[in-house]
Amino acid sequence: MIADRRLEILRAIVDDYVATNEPVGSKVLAARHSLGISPATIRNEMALLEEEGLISQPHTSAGRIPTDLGYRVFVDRISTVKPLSAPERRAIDHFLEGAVDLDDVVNRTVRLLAQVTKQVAIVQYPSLSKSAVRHIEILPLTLLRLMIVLITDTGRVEQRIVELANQTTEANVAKLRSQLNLICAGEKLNQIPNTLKSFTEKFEPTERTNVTSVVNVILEMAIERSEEKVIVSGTANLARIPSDFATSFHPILEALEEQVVLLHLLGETAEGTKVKIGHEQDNTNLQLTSIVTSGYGPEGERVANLGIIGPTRMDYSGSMSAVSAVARYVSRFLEAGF
Amino acid sequence: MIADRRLEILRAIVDDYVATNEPVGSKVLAARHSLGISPATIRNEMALLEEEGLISQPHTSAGRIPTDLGYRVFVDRISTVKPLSAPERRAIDHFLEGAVDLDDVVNRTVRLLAQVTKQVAIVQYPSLSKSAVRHIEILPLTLLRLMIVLITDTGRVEQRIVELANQTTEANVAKLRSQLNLICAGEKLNQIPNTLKSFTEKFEPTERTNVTSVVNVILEMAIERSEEKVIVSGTANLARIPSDFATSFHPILEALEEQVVLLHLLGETAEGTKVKIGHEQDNTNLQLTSIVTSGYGPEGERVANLGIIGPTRMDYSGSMSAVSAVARYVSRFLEAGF
DNA sequence: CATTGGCACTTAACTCGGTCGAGTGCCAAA
DNA sequence: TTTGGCACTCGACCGAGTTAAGTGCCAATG
Repeated sequence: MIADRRLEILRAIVDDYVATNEPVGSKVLAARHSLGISPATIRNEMALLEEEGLISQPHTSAGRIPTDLGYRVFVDRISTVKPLSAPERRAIDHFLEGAVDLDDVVNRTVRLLAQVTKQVAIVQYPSLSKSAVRHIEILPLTLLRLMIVLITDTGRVEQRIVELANQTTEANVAKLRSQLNLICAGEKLNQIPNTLKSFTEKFEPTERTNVTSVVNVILEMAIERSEEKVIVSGTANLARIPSDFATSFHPILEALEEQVVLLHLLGETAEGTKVKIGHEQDNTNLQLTSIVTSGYGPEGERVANLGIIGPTRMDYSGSMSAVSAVARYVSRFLEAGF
Repeated sequence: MIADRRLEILRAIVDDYVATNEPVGSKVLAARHSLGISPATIRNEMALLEEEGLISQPHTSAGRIPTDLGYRVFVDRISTVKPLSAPERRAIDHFLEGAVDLDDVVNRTVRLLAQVTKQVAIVQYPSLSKSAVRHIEILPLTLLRLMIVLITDTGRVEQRIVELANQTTEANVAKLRSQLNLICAGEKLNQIPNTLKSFTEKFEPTERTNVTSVVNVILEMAIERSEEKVIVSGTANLARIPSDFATSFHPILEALEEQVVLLHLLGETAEGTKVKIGHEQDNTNLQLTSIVTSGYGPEGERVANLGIIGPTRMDYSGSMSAVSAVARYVSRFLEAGF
């Protein structure tokens, strides 16, 4: 069990280091915070903190900086919820007013998050597999070509073209459409393969080839492709403090361009706000960064994640407050439906 | 009129500088290229080139580097079309095989372009105003809520929700849908306001409120919102050669996040491949960069632009070849329709 | 008269030694 | 247990000197 005073010193170190980006020594620490103890005492405590692996010195004659583990302890045991500033509050309370479709919502959200936290923001589209079919539309474009539009209850709209082997008629299309909707509407997307298993059998052999094509495309939409989708904003914020990443921009930018990496980063969708610090996540390109995420979506069934990513040396309290406030607001907005 | 030999020297300077990123002096120039003249002569010519503003020295005791104007002359008068390498050719000839919808096409294109040129790639979605309506679909979600889906001949699909003041019926929706399609199908989107001008008048007063809501939303989709849309890939490439931008990442990344800036950058859609070098474009954040763009879309009616953006010190021949090859291929693909 | 080799000059980049200062660990005293 | 004192460490900074690349100019040359 770590003594309270030692934690207090850790907090002071984290605060100062986050603010100044410079290793913090015992003297300035005593001066800046009124801890009521002398630099010498602080030095003793620091030695212990270092022994526990919570802080380290870049070189012998420098001050201390928190380690990843130090930040972890800070986040878990010390940091308090920092109330957002009035303008931030206000921005978050209104940024979705007048949003026009899901794209719009996601775009506004990612922008806002980047702006408020001054970090790189990531927002995942509502997961397809957790959404349900609201409607399937089939439009004949030509006699041999249909467009399938899939609309989910989370507002996502996916479309796909399908080429037919045989000509079809408006009547056939209408029939197919109503049958499909009858069966699929309300079904979760990951149930669709099941639902459609013996669907083709209901049709005349002559129609089957076409119906099969359509069904296959729908299955593809439901399962295979781009199941998840992520957008990023605020990469410019990475460059704000050149000192932080200096050397290694390239790998970070690279990671941010890989959907797969980002999805992995966001992790499983779950309640609450989570923090991953430095080495705690396994992408070697990102071990100088921390990630703060939160699930969002209707109460009890979070459909996706959003979050921010920044240097391990970040304002965790502020970021966590912002992320969870935004997640809460988006959830409410989606719940109200649109 | 500039002597041929002097141009030859300019070419050599540009080539060397692009390759090494170091100011090039008379001696290495004579050594590396077999120009058949001595360093002293080269020095004389260089002095003239500098007088003409095509090259400059970072400081007195350094070699020369091309100015923006120098690159301009290089591009206009010297550079030859550099044939793409076999693997590049192959990549470009197949990257759209199996593309599944417009999003897919645009995404694959921007990725490929970034990969081939090793620069930041930008692709604009086919301009809405230059597209024509293929189909307008109206789906009743609830009794008071419709989803309008607008599909263009360029493959773009936009959707929007509309809230109704009065309850409606399936029959009314069907009627509205067919009327709308009758009038709008085939119309260019920027003509839609005109086309729909007196559309509401055909309806019973009781229906008018609802019809007006729907029409308004369609007008919004056609004109107001996100008329143009752009996506970017390969920002990581900016960081590849740290020396180039060293100081000024921030402003460039910032510019790349602004749709408006990017659209302005791509400029008017037109035939052929265009190059803008450094100060030739007016965004102060980007005056260390050059942009290579090309229109794409069906022959004779280019519907959008694509291009790359990189340091002024770039391989212009290669970039231009790649950009125009990709544009050609995408155009052909879109023309084949899908 | 264009070209060339030679030469004096300029200047950024690099190296090296010395100094400075922030910070530490340890120890003895309170 | 805390504290002041002290010797020690080590990166950051500074200034001088050296090096190397490159230039401009000029006189000689074919």
